[in-house]
Amino acid sequence: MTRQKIEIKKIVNPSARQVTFSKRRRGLFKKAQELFTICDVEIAVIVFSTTGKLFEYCRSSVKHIIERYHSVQSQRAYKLSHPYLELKLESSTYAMLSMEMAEKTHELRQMKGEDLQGLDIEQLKQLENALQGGLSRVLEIKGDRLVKEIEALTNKGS
Amino acid sequence: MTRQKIEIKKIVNPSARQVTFSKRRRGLFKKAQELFTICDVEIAVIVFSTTGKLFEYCRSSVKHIIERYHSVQSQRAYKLSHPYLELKLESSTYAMLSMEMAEKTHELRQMKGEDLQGLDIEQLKQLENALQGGLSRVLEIKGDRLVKEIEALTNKGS
DNA sequence: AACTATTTATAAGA
DNA sequence: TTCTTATAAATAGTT
Repeated sequence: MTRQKIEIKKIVNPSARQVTFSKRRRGLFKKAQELFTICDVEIAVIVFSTTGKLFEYCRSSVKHIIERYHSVQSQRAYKLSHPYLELKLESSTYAMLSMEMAEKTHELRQMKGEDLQGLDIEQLKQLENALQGGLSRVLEIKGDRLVKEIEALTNKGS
Repeated sequence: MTRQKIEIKKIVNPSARQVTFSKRRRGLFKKAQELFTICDVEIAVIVFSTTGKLFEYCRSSVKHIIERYHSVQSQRAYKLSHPYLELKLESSTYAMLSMEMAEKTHELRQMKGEDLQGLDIEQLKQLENALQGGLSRVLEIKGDRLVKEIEALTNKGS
């Protein structure tokens, strides 16, 4: 597409393909992100690379989207050929779990510094404290690990 | 992006949003198609519009991708925290949601500094980075809020 | 739906 | 992997 126009066909050289995959995957996820934001849609992009590694971009949880997808498919199947299929899935428990899930996802996003606009000073302070707490604990454990590694090396050396 | 740069935020006007959705959906699917062809990946893009309509682009069948996705997720959940969970639950969407829930809960606990014993140095570093990122974002927002409060007070006073 | 002025994505190179 | 940059591709606003 640039410097030189390329033909849309498989890149045979594995390392060149990897580089292009990395670039284009980013581009694709960015476009997905923009579509999500601008058009207010639910979206999931799932990619398995040649090496079998999973990459995903999703808004509103891949599971939710997949669930809706299944639902649409079963309705299609229902209309097409299985008029007697029961659709009564464990809806109420499922719905509750979904809500819980949404809450957890949101909390997690906030801990990662996203979706903060709605919070007031007090909530921000609480979040800050939680993060500080988590961080000091992580640093503590990391310190222990490093000490142990050094000890192990020292023992070997002596 | 053209004629004039736009801000990436929700388009409020429904018909304008519909037009943009249609254009960008095509663009996204085309990019997905190119990625599929050039990099030889398996890919699924699933979009639900605001009106609940399903659009999908997929190579190697969405079903296959979703199956692989489920498999990866349950392996993750299995490794992370639920060694005794039976994988036969995979078939039930409820069970899958439960597993995702467990995963999120665990991730959240780790961000709060709990359940860190099983992590290696690399994982601890990643966690540290995530926490640092979240923290700086929170501090940034908190700073903004404080500045606004002071401005509000100053305006009142004058 | 089409058109285009611009912005964005990206292939090749460093 | 990351950055740079020349160019191809996508698209916002217009018709």
